[in-house]
Amino acid sequence: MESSTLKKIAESLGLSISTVSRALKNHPDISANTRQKVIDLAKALDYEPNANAVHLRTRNSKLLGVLVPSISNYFYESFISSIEEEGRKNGYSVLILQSGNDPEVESENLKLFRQNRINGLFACISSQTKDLSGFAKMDEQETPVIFFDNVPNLTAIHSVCLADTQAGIMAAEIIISKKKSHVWAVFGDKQLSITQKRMHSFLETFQKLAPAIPVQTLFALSSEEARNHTNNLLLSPNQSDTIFCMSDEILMGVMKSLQENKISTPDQMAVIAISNGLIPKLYHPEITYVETSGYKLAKLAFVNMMSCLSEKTLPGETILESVLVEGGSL
Amino acid sequence: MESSTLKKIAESLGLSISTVSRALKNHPDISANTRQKVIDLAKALDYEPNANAVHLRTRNSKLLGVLVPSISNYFYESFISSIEEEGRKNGYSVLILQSGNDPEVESENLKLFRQNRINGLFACISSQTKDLSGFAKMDEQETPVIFFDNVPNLTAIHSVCLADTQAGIMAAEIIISKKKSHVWAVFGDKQLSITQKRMHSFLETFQKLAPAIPVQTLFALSSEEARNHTNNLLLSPNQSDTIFCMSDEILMGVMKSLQENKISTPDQMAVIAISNGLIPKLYHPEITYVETSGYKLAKLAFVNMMSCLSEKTLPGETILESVLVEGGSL
DNA sequence: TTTGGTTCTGCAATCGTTTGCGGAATGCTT
DNA sequence: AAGCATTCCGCAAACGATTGCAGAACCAAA
Repeated sequence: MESSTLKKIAESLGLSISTVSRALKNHPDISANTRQKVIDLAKALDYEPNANAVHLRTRNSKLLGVLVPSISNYFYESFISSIEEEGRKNGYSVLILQSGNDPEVESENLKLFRQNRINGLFACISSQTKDLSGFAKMDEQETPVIFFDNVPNLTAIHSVCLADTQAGIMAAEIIISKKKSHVWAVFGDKQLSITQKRMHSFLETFQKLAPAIPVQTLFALSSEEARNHTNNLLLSPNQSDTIFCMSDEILMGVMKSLQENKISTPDQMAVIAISNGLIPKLYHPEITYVETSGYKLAKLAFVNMMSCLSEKTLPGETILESVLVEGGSL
Repeated sequence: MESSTLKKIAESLGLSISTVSRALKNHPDISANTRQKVIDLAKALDYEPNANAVHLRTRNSKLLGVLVPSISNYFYESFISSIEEEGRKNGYSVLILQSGNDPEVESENLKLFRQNRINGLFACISSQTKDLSGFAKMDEQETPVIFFDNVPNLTAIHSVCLADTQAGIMAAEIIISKKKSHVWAVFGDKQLSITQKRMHSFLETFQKLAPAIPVQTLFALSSEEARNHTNNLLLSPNQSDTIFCMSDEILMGVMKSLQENKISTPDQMAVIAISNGLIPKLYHPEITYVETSGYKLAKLAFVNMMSCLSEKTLPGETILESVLVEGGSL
């Protein structure tokens, strides 16, 4: 069965389309009598307004876009989940597109967003992205873009970020306060803004507060790589009593290695991470971590989006404070 | 800047809208000369067709819906991710809505899908869902629905499922083949079709093949509950040498308990799970599991959707074979 | 000059809504 | 009976695209 339209309802009731339309939205011009008849028939016919027609006519898609490198990642996932939730409460649908860290796909996705005339976009750019013209076009169309997590190196944009700098400092401080003597610090992709911020503040804190503690930094692009690095380190001459993991992915690899080598936490090796919260709770003792909540970040991003859309304010850069969650691994 | 339209291009070129439209889609009626002029200007103006207008006119939204209880779940996530990927390749966008296991929200979501005139829907119903009328309406509008994972108890629907029955059998068989003597089997929500299938086949296999092995079944609605159950069991008089976990969530709780109690795997306790694959690889030794790949399931679902849309065939029920992935936990 | 065939372009209807404006009908005052 | 509000409703344009059909312009052949 073809879906019903205002026209059909109007015809079977001998009314005009406009009257039907108004009746359905409680316009005061329409008598209670007529209104009721219209409502009844609409219900009987399962009338559902055609969103495309409405959006076209009102020039408002009631659609929000989310651009992420990948959906399958606990952090993005919780971010998206939260945006979808808030969006629905506020009458928005959410279109999610993933770039797979491929700038080509990313710009194709932006095109799709533009074609769908989304009202606003939440974007975490891929680590490879150099060309920001796609985002500039969104701006020209007056579509607010709120960057999150990995953000381009520009001022004059809206962004919500975890307090990466603070998180790095926090992690360093607690390691120092526990009188640890040697640290291995494992970071992710150097290209990412978050890596840079976390690493810089982490190392700087050590230099300032405890220059005597040797910190050995290394980089891993995947869980597997982190695991291998750790395995190698454990065989090397200069041992350590603490490992810092910049992300969940790295934490997974490091823990795998520790388990394989039967190294117990925290007595043989202390572990601390920056994490979204799921993974650290899988181990016993639970891993101590500085929290980076995609969920909370999304709430913040959403509030900012709403205020962009109502043109009340220009949020600029917002930062979500970090929280230390103590497990027993340090 | 307002986005440009066919009309604007037509006016500045002194052409009609139809000519511009045709030029942009390489219609043979348009001369190479005119076509080039149009294309150039369109590019200069960053013309992007208004998807709403196109969809309205062509009566085709090029939109696919995905309905899940929650996005933040590794299984759904990988399913969605895969659908989005395939969708984009085929010119479809994907609208994702989560029900939070609330039938009210679920039916609101279905309404949204209908209003957006999606071309097809992938749905995993919530465990609470009793009223299927929302789905029936989709049917009336000739929108194919492909159920996955937790599916309603009906024939005459399209569905793609993991081979739950087979997975249960497989897990049981391998436990038996390893000469285990006592099994604890932890299942999830009894309401879910997958729980029922997995449990039934698991228990039946033991009855048939090894009635002498005592199998103690228990149920946990969350990871935390699974952990508590396991803790209690470990204190109880009737001990076991094997634990079967019906899902990742349960596995997480069980492993937590084993770690807390310093029970080593597989010597003190063998562990086997049905899983999507991420969690089992976090431990050492890695957990042996029967694979339930959201990724593969989605590929299958997508193919079925395409064939529904082209009305070639009526896929009915499709089942994805299980695979045993051996870790070292059994 | 007429006929016929190409090649190119425009008219106008249509998809399903929303909404400003004007007009008919009714009742109530004087 | 005339004047004037109210109350209720419909006309028609607009949103931005697609597409069947017809018509203009041109050249070549008869």
